[in-house]
Amino acid sequence: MNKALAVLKERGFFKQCTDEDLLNKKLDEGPVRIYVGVDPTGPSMHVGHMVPLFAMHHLQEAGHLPVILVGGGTARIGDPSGKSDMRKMLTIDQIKENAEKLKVQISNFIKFDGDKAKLVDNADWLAPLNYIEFLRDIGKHFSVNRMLTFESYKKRLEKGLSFIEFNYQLLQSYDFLELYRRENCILQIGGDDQWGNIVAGMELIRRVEGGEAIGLTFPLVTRSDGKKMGKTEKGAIFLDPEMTSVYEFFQYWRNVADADVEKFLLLYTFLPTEECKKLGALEGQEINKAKEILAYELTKIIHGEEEASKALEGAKAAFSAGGAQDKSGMPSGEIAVTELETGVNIMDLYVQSGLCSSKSEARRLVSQNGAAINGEKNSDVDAVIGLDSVVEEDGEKEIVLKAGKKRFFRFIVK
RNA sequence: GGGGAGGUUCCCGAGUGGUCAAAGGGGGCAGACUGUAAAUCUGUUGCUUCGGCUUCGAAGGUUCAAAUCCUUCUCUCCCCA
Repeated sequence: MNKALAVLKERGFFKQCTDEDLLNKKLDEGPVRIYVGVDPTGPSMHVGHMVPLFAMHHLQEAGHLPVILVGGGTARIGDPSGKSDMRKMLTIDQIKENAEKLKVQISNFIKFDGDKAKLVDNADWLAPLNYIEFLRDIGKHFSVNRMLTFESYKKRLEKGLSFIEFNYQLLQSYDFLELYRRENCILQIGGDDQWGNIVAGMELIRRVEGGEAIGLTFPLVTRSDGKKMGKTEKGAIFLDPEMTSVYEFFQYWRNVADADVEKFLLLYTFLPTEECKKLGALEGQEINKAKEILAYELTKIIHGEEEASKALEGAKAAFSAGGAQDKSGMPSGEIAVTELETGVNIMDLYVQSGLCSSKSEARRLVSQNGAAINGEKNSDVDAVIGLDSVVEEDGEKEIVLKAGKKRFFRFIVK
């Protein structure tokens, strides 16, 4: 088996392929241009979008040539695959802005120096399309009967599917065709929800150009507890540090279920396969090491080594009982000395820190014994926090709030 | 265009004049147990200056009193054209 393909399989990136033998052959023959699409429907990718990019990373390592398509055109429509509701329509400006941000994030996975990889925007060819011509040249190759048999459309038929979304498949197929023509892309990869779209693209290439293209999909990543990947109560975990703080990002991975550790190490880090397996096999208390490594490695990829170390140290400082560690990675904010001189009610302090979003919530937290100031539980809702609660460490005056077991906030006294 | 069914708190979903800040479940949060795990058990789950205040698609109206009744609007789904 081709080495690159073997790596993908080993690491859990293989779900199905339209023609595995052909893929093997092509990958062996030399660098293959590979297409993967990312839609700029949000200002940041979230962790659910990472799989195809990690796969692409491994393929690039093996010498192949990624073509990353930012769907500036298709984002204007919305892909119904796997969605139960119609997507919000975005303005063109929003899409452009999103696309710019995505490009930065993509470069964490893919090296763009030289001509090792390409970034293209399908708005370049989709926007100027002429409707009549498109229908004549492309639309004629699609059978509505056939499209309706696709699982993704079938599901939506029960809920309602707008015509605009129904066309998504044609556009994505056309993208594949364009990239086949322009860049000689013969392989498209994507999540398994893209299977139908990918296959449709291949067929279009065959019909229009007589060309032979291949599709490869990855399993949709699930968590062992059945929850959605990368979703928390507060929403998705984003790659943009403005939207999900590095510390929070780190903690998400630090807290994955035991059963997911190995899978995630393989999918979401660049560590060698054997090492991932070794770490994933750890048991009991020991597996926490593996989780720490997972969190650190992935944070490093997305946010850089420095930020990853900070998050790691911040977490250690928060969770390990003793010793003065570097707390700079912990979420923090400032508080004025004057405020403390007067004294601040404990609930107000929690609201101010952002650990609680309302006073009622803070009241609940405190009265349920979930609040701790500098490590000491405090369940008195009338408690007033003043200067006597300030502790000094490493020359910095601070108050560390804790909410529940895992959430911390550090007030730096100014 | 015609007809029908609907829109309830984070989600699902009960509620058809006062006892409704609204059953039940899910999810969340907190506590116990632990390994910053899972499972389990317990409590809690609109906001609040703790006087009250705002919520049941939107706006009006009836009533001492409305999520519940009336009017208009709006959105969603289904059937027919």
